Amino acid sequence: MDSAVARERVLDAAGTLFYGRGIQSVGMDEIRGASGVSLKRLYALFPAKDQLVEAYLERRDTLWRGRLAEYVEQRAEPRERILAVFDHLHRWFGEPGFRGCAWINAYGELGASSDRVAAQARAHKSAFRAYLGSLVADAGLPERLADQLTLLAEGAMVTAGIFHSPEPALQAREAAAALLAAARG
Amino acid sequence: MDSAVARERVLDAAGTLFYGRGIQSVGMDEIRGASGVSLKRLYALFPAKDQLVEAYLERRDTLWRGRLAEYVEQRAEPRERILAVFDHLHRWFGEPGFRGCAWINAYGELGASSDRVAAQARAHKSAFRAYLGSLVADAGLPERLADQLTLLAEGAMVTAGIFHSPEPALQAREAAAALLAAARG
DNA sequence: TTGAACTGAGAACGATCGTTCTCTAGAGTA
DNA sequence: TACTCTAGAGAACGATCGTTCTCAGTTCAA
Repeated sequence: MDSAVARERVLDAAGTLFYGRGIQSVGMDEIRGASGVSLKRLYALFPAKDQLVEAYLERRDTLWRGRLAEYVEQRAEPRERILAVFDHLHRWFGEPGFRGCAWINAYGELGASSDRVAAQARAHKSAFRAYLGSLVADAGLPERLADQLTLLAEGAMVTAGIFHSPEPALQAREAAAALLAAARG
Repeated sequence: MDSAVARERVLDAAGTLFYGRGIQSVGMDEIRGASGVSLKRLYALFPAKDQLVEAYLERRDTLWRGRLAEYVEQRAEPRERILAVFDHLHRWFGEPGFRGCAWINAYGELGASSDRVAAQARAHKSAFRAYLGSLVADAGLPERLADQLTLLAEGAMVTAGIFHSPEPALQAREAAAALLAAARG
């Protein structure tokens, strides 16, 4: 098996397991079993669990933000693009296996004991906030609105995760629309 | 030492340690050391770590919601009382040792593996949402607003926790005020 | 064909941690 | 004083888990 393929399989397995059950409750041996990659090879690719965790969060960040942007790009009108973020959240919340935001969960689990995990959570959230900022700027709206919309989105992620319900996305979208309307002046 | 006193000391120590470092990274022996209560006694009071975790979350729920209500009660005007929730968050976020919402963190850490923890997170968040609902009803505002304000508050807690900054409370307060103004009609 | 290098399976190691057990010292009582 | 009961200190136990090691099988070059 190609080394790149093995790496991919490990990251796939780790992604599913870490996200679905939490990082600390998944052992390296379980990742070996799920990926079909031997422990020896696994440790050759990722010399320690920390590094696999880091790679998991990094890859998920790329995928997650890529999917969001891909969805938003389908809309042309600037305000529609902002609301599309919440439509995307709604779609995501309804997916089978949804269990909240991976970075919020990882931060809750390891943020206090791992600077790397805490930094990755901050980086991901900063990137999300920056993306919303760009959408808000494109719509010619005040930057302060981006912070407010970010909070709505984060609140929706947390609440949808804890209650296993997609509804918070609709509530957040409605609030976002109200804030947009108010900002219109 | 009185049994009630020992229980209190254990809960104090567990509260500080669990909140500050996460539940799984704190061992029973460390709680013994911090509380000064022997392992034997500790296990007589809480037969398993799960039960101590449960007691920790339960007690914190009482204290946390009590403090919030106490702060809000100082205001008389219904809309002021709603905004006071965000002022209270701002005060909380600025406290030394603040590390986000204990239930969001506990859910991220153990929600997937412990039904009890997941249920306690849901119960706490439901109670918070219900409290906001009562404030919104007292102000004669539509119930839907309570959901939206809840999301702002949750988003502020998450963001303040990850970035160690009290500012999200101010942003959430501003958004809340805008939503209130828009709802005024 | 032979031997060297690599690989996978899984045993082994060492640390951590939840939980229980042992032993000892002291308090209370006849 | 002698006996019993309790409680604390901390050793011990058993499970889990990250990481490394062993060994047997396989590939591949000469």
